[in-house]
Amino acid sequence: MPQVSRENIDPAQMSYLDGSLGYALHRAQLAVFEGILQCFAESEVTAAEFLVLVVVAENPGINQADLAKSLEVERPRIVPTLNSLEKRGLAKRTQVAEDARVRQIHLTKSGLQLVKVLQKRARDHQKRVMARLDETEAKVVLSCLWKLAARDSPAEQRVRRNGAHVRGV
Amino acid sequence: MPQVSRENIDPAQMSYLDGSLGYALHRAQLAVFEGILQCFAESEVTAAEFLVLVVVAENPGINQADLAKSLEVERPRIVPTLNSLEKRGLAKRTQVAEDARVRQIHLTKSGLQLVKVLQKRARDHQKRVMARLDETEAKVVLSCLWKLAARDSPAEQRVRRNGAHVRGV
DNA sequence: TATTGTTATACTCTATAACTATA
DNA sequence: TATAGTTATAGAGTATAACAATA
Repeated sequence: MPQVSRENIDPAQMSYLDGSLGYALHRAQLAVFEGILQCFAESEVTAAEFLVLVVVAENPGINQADLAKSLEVERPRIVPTLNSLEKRGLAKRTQVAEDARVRQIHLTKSGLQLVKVLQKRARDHQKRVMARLDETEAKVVLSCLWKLAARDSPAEQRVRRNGAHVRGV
Repeated sequence: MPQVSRENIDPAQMSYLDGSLGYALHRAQLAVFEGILQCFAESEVTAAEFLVLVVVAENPGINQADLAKSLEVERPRIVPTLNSLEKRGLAKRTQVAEDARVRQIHLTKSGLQLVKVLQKRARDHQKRVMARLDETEAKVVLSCLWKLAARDSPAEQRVRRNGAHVRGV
């Protein structure tokens, strides 16, 4: 078997970036997101919309401030997302008697139905890409990522407390 | 020791997202990028500029098409980046006699000097965040990420061929 | 005064199409 | 006809500041 030189394949030497954690994270995220969004394509659901659907499904009646906090985005960020979900009949905002400022968010029947389908597709996709990893890698990758995500984020605190990665895929 | 309930700490239940590879990648990338860019802050270098500096440093004389290809971005993407680097005297484009269409890119003295400093800062930062991982995790995280980045990218092909991750931090 | 939801705005990142000048 | 570099443009994603209503 003839040895194929790199220069015939790659347009450039990339030895620094090949060892760069930040660049590897960037590229991995691009690839994995592209795959997930392809799974969602026919439903016309964006990443932000999926995140909101998932959190509201697990926390029915959550208000927008807590929703933003849990996803660690700014409050204005979720307004257009919620508008879009509401317009499509997937979620609804309701006023609450005790405090006229807050809106409780719930998924509709079809919102609940959709989020179940999308979660299954995302889980299946995750299983597919995780199959590229060997046993050790698959076992540690999620805990790795949450440790790197640190910044004392709620999610990392949760993983440290509960070992969420053992839930696996 | 009293058991602290999650609800007192987190604004929402996040069990699905805690097990989501895509979300973990997203959050890890945000945190790691934020850290790296803080290391670069005083130099006013963006992520895109750093990538170009690094690739040109390793591939002096590369043209813009190959540079874009190696970073897997579209050709127009690097034009403003190169303009910025050139304006600051960090890189320069030169015409080549054999083909009047192509521009060869080189770093200037101060560009070379800067990229060395930034690479050291990025490597130090990487060492710091990798210190949160245990031994096994640190050993496999880069190979994990490049496998997930797959899509038959040049970088993943390189890692598969050369095992670039053993270069470690 | 502080908080919830909202609007307006701007900045970054990225892709596409089309142009120019060469080949 | 194809390629290198460029321009113009548009669309995501995100953050900030400020506002109205309410507490």
